[in-house]
Amino acid sequence: MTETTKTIDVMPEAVRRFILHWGDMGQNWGVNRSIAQIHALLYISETPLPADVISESLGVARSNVSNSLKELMAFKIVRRVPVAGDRRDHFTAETDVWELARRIAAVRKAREIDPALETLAHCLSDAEGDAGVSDEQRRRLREMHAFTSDMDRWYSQMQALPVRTLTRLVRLGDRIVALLGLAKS
Amino acid sequence: MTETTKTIDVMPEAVRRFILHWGDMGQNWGVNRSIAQIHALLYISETPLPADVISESLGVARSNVSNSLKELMAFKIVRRVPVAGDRRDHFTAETDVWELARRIAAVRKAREIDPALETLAHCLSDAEGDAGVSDEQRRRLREMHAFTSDMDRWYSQMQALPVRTLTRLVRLGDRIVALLGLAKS
DNA sequence: CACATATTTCTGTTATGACAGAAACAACTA
DNA sequence: TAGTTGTTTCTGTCATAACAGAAATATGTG
Repeated sequence: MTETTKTIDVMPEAVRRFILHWGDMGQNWGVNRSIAQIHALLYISETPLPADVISESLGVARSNVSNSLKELMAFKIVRRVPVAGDRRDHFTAETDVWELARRIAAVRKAREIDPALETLAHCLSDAEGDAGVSDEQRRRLREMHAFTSDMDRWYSQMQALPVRTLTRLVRLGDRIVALLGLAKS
Repeated sequence: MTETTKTIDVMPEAVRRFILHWGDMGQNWGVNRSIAQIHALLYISETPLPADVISESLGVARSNVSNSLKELMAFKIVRRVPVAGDRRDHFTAETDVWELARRIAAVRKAREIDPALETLAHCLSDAEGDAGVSDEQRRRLREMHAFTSDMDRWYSQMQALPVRTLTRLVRLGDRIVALLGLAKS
């Protein structure tokens, strides 16, 4: 490929803007611009793309693309696919947004909730045997631990539901409360 | 206060460890150590503390404490309280963990979902009028927008429920599916 | 095996965020 | 008003993360 055909240049303005904005939004989500842009490009692309095309399209270094793809694959929202007649690996993104969200949630839980739960369990067991800790302080540690444990279980269970069910639950929104008769009592 | 009575030193080991670990865990949550430690200290402290005591207790600069408290107050999980006979502002943390989670979720929604929704709506309206965007691409943008919109609504509605109800919903976990008869169909 | 091509790891640079300490700015009291 | 105490803003330093480009390492193919 001698002449650099920048994919992003031949894309319609609306798509180009999507990729750029998605990259910016990544900041709010704790992912860096490169990763977010690459994900956006693969999400909107109708065909799998090889790493060097991604690199040229977005103007990021080849090595950066490699590392970013690795991370996206760790999130399980991008996967490697073979393309007939091309030795290069091609990559494609998950296009089901609910599945996407679930995968991201799984990683978030692993990063944010699991370590917290472990740490709190440890603090708690220390506190139980420590006369220097007041009853109120012990109570607070216990509450924090119980809450984290609740969230841990809830995430796991929601995670395990089929996307179809999850969609319905979310779409029900607060009507769920009336349906369950939880409002009173 | 000539002699530096470091609060954290007179605290039992279990409590000290909680504060330190909470500070580390903050990294996973996207908050810096100072803020997380200060929050932990206030959460576990049975009495409101003034800024300089916090500063000495944790060994962080007074200015840092000031800024961190400002941010914690922006999250609405720490508040200023007056203490009789002391001119200094004292600070105390929300001790209801569910309320705490709700406040944090509100800020997260404002930072992560609201801007995304706005951006996607914009991209979408661009795409609708752009013949260069394929039907499939338009569909993907629409799906992403619809999903974000669903999450936006869901967050808002859950946010508005009383803590009591929220607790029950979470504790129900996936049993909710059976209760609603959502499993089949 | 030689040679091409694809991918990952390494290294140095740059940009960003966290933070301390100083300075500026209240608000109160004698 | 001068002095005291508490709070915020400013400035410079340091640590970390993002990133490009080069080097090293596969994985082919003739």
